[in-house]
Amino acid sequence: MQTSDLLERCYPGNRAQMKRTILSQALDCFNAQGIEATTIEMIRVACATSVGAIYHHFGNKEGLVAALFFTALDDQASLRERYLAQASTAQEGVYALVHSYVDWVDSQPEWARFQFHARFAVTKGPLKDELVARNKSRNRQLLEWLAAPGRGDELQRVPAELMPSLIIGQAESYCRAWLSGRVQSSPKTYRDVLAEAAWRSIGGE
Amino acid sequence: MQTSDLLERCYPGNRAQMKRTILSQALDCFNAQGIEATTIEMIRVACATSVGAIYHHFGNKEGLVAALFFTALDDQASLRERYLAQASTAQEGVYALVHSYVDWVDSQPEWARFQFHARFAVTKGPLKDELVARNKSRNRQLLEWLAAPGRGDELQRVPAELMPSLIIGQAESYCRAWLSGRVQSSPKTYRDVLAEAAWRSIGGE
DNA sequence: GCTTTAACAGAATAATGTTCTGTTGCGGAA
DNA sequence: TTCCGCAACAGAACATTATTCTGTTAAAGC
Repeated sequence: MQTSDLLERCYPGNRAQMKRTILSQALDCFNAQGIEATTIEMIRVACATSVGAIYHHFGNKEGLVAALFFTALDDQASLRERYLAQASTAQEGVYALVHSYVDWVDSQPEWARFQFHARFAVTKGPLKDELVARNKSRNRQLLEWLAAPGRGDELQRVPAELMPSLIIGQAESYCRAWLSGRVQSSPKTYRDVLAEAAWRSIGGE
Repeated sequence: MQTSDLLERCYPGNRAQMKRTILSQALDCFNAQGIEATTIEMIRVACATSVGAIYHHFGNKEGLVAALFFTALDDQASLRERYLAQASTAQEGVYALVHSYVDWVDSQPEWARFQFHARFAVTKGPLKDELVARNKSRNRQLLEWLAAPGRGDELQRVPAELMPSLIIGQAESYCRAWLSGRVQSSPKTYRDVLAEAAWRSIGGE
């Protein structure tokens, strides 16, 4: 799946063509120069449009960042749910979480890179409430899934608030290192190593 | 150790008093409002000084951010080295890394919070080279330490470029969650759980 | 005591984000 | 089809904020 497909799915129709163009070009600019360093003027030139168009669609620079961020979050979540639907045991669930995370970063590196950079900007912005709500919802879902009857009886010893970090912390760290060029191999290379490490760390088997 | 002590150690002397004040107040502003949202004017008011003084000491806003960031990095590294000096076996080394990380975040939460927020700003800035150099140096040191004769013979199976993420990824993730208020308990509460999880995940024992 | 230079002040300037007024053209209702 | 309403866009005007520049003060070195 490419960036254009992702945008076409989230913002469909002919009338939203410029909106998609702006999102796409802004993503490139933000990743190339950093969010703070890219000016509205740069994005305007890259899209061959006007500042009015940009502000019409997104309100302000922060709104543009937020739109990109939540688009990435949604796409990532949809892949996670697809993977999780296939899993039945607790171990398969943990593997699904790690695998979906790693595979998404590998397939959408530009979106993933931006997601890392934009998280803190969104945390301080007016949509911070929506972000914490999504995080809590995701964690709650995850814990409920693992606590379902027949699953997870073997991992009651690890505190619930620690669980999400234990499962995806390592994968997240390696993906960050890869996206910033500190390591060579794509995280997908290590998807099973990372999944096994996560499973061992929470005391599985 | 408090913030003021940390600054006194890094920027000593009477002549640097205003410099320390600026750093301290800027840290508070950046954490309260976010880096992009805090203006030079806010910092100037908080310090009861002039913009000239701020630009004299730090060149520009980005320089101020970088100074804070590297100060935090140095302090964190010094604690890590102290912990690591006490360790002899590979397991003790892994524990030292996790413990030093967790304990530093617990003792300097404001600096840790800022470090997370500022990393990407520095990554794109003119000091990015120094940052990647430090990261590489740190990882190399770490891998050499673990590969030293008598240590780490049992964990040759995990790829070297994966090792740092496997060791501190989970602790980092939980610290981030704590600093952003997503979880209640201080990471110090789980310092041993996190160290054991890291050790298990790399296949120790 | 004199010189040099870092520390500071604050007005002036430049860069950049945002608003505002207007124009165009598509899409649906009569 | 024709007309109306509104979303899509353009670009000048405006506001905010980062940065520079010139001048002043006071501490350190000789």
